Amino acid sequence: MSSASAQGTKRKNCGTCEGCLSPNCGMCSHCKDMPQFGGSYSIRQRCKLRKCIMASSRVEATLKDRKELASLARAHGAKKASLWAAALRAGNEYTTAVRTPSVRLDEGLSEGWGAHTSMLLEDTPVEVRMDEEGLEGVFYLANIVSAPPEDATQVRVRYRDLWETEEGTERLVEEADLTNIRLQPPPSPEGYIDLVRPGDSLELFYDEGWWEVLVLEVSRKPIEPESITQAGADRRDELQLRVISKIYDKEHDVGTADVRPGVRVSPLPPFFA
DNA sequence: GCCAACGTTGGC
DNA sequence: GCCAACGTTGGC
Ligand SMILES: [Zn+2]
Ligand SMILES: [Zn+2]
Repeated sequence: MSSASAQGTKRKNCGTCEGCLSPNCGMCSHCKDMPQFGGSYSIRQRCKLRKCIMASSRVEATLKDRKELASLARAHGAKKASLWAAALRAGNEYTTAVRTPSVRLDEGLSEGWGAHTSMLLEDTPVEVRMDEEGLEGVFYLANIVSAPPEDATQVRVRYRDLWETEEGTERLVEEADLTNIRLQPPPSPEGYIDLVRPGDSLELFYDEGWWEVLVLEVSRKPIEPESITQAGADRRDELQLRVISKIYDKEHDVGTADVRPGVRVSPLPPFFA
């Protein structure tokens, strides 16, 4: 004689809540335990998605289960756990949306230095490559102060993020070799980040400059629904990258906002050259 | 009798 | 404190 029967409590399912109206999801631990999903039937519990919220003896836990399943579904691109479950049963695989931009991520794609000298006008946004010891390979954003004469080897630049003084009221202006100047690259192609794999090279904006880094690890985590913004509404997960500087052996954990792919530069067409 | 799944518990 | 495991039962 169990105490369960002594208490005589077995609440009835309401029949109308989200749980009651859901099918077996087939992916929760309770479903996986069921013989129809190949389980050994040792847990013997109702599907976590199907649990009736009215009959639940532990509402908190039931809600948490639902939330976890919903979040899992979203991470796979489905709007709701039940839709994901339905798709899975139908044999369709929901996967994270994959875009296929025509981008190749090659080793060492920081090109174009000194390539577009004839296009430098007053105020043109450029990047300046450092050649001093310890900063080799770092690029800082700058603007051309005045267009260089035709036979010039140097040009005067005003850095965007470097300052004359500690207070940071006046931007640093200096002469830079034209061979260390390039036009600022175009915006990163949409979706390139989904192609990034460990071993790829990227550029990291850090300490006011761009640094070449090597990708060590790529991890994905689902975005909680409350933090999905309108702008990024099609994105259900976000990437976290572990990268290492090619110059220093320093590792960084970064989001995707601070990185960009390297740039391959084509020669100028004859008209500009 | 059969099946779904409830409440309890022991082991972690 | 949680949860896998299980004996057991309500509904059919
Ligand atoms: Zn389930
Ligand atoms: Zn219900």
